[in-house]
Amino acid sequence: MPRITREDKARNRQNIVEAAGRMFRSQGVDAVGIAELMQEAGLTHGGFYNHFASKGDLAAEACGASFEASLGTLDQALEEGADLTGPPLKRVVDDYLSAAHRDAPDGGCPSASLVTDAVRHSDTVQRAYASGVEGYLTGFAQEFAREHEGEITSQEARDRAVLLFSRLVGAMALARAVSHVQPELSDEILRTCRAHALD
Amino acid sequence: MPRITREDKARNRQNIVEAAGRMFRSQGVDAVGIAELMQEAGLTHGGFYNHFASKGDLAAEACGASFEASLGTLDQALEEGADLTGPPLKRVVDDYLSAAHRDAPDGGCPSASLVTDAVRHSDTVQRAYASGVEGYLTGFAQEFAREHEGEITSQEARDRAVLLFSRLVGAMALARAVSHVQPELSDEILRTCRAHALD
DNA sequence: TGTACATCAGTGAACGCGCGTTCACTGATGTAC
DNA sequence: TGTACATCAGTGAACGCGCGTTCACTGATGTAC
Repeated sequence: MPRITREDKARNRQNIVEAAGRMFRSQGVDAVGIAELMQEAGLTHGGFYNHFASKGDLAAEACGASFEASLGTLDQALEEGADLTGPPLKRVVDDYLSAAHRDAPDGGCPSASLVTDAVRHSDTVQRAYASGVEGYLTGFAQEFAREHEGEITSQEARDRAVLLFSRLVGAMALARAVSHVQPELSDEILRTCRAHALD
Repeated sequence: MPRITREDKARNRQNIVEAAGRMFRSQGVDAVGIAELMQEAGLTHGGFYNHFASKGDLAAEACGASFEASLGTLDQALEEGADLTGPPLKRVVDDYLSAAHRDAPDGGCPSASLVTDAVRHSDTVQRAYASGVEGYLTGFAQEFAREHEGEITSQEARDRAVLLFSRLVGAMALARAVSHVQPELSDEILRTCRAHALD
């Protein structure tokens, strides 16, 4: 059946990155095997090294791609803010701290799902992670500045972004950690932070 | 040289649990091998199964023991509150969000270091983790109630505990994740949350 | 446009390594008399 | 209290498995004329 079109190869590569992005977020990088990953991408494991030099290289690229997608969704949600009722930040927080987001870490915010993974991998992975976190903080800070224009300094907006994001990531990570054995506690964490995250 | 005194066996077992508690917190459960672990405890790998049925069993016990130690330290810090200047919660938060705590995850709060690990292991591990988290929340809620006696309901105290703890865990996990590649960002997260965590 | 050849993406068997776990062995401890 | 024997914690070699990675092979694509 091989060899394949150039476009097919590009599509395959993208499928691998996307499968990795989902699987790494839901299971952690180390828990996902190359064979399993390639199967998810519709290929067999042998071809992996036609696309990436190592699993570590893929981890870095998948981390970056996951953040890019997540940040895109965030910006979109913040921009369509004016159209709907309620301040955009409130809606973003409600989405972030939803049971749906907790129960679907693949496709969700990589900051929360990879928060302890990043440090255990290469510098490239760590840089991708850190730059994604910075992206979230910048996005939130801009939105704080917009919603409180004239009322707060840009430093205050930045501080609020750091405070909010720390809470979002902590609440989501904790809610996930206890969700199977203490579902009520998991719900309580999300509910409480949803109600007061922007106080 | 074997066989060994009963007290020696008990001491060895405790050494294994303590070594595991430290190593699991700083490297993650899966990244620590039995051989490495037993060496840290001053033994060789073969004897491991004289103490534990499996690595998973040790993980659960080590998780529980780490939380017990951490919660002991927390209670102690809260109780000696009256003696020193400033409210105890403020000092606990400052300690929690210190660079020292960030740079020494072994010996630190397991909620932060194991937050994404717990879910990837057995129910026993998850229960130990969840019960540790509940311990932190209860401790913080009691202290909020004490410091604001008559001013807030016990529900409000509980809510504040959840909000505070989510922020502490999120800030510490994020600060650790970015500390090697973005040390200034890591410091900023800790500094900002230290200044405003109790607002 | 058509033809001949080189390229190279995908396949699946195989390699090598590390890890959790098992096992035969040792010899000091614990116990029974 | 002393003696003889059973127990069993620790040792380190070995097992088995899974994983990341390599490799020979295939055959359709890409290219050169």
